[in-house]
Amino acid sequence: MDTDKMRDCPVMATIEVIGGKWKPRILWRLRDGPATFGDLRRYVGVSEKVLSENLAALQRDGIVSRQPLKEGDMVYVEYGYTCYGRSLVPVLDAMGGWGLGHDARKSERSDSDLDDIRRVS
Amino acid sequence: MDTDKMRDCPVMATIEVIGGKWKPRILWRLRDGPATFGDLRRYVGVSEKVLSENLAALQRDGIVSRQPLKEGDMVYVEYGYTCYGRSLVPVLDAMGGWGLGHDARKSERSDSDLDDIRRVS
DNA sequence: CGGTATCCCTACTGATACTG
DNA sequence: CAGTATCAGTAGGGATACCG
Repeated sequence: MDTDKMRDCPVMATIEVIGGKWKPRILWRLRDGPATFGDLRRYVGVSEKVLSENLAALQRDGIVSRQPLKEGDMVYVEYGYTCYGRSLVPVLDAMGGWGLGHDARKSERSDSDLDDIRRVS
Repeated sequence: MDTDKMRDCPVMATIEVIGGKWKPRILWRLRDGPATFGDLRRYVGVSEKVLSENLAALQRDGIVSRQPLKEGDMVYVEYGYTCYGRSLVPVLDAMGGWGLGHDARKSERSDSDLDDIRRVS
């Protein structure tokens, strides 16, 4: 799975925690406050299995906490950032900020991409 | 590939550019200055094919530039950040900084500073 | 509601070999 | 040196069904 070469890249360490296909969306949603399993499922749009796996990984890394709650006879489970997990929010903000700019740039670029198309002599 | 749900998460947009198994290491190496294909191959420790694919993706996104160079009869190709790509460096720094702290935290036995639990109704 | 268990399947990885 | 071509193996995602 991991080559030892990957070990000494701190960016990689972060990506292993917050990266992948679904964790970014989970964490992004959680920035707005705690959410139940069902909330996350609907928001993220992924199967229960995969959501469950991702949440388990985030718990293992100490990023999110899991908290069963009772309201009358209903039982919910709320997920939210741990104190430690909140240290990730500025990083997510930096990444999100760059991502927004990147998307904007991609939109502009479409009209003037003729330079590559030139034929070889 | 992409659910449309993933589209509106700016963190995801960034991860699609710099994420994956090898791009973080490539970009990390390039922070120290340009490198040839062979440099990167040795440093990253991945097959030519995969390295090639990753560099192609980074070029498509405008992050790295490719520049063939002649020195006598030898021909090198140097890769380095584009001007735009350099806008990514602060983001990488943020991620790298957090990753370092995370690794340190994992090393320590952190029984003492658990932050969640309790407060259940 | 909040999950686990199972099975399938594709997309990506990576070794090797070859070209320019 | 700097790549491309080919091909096999596999990890991970998705659908579905089922349990507390």
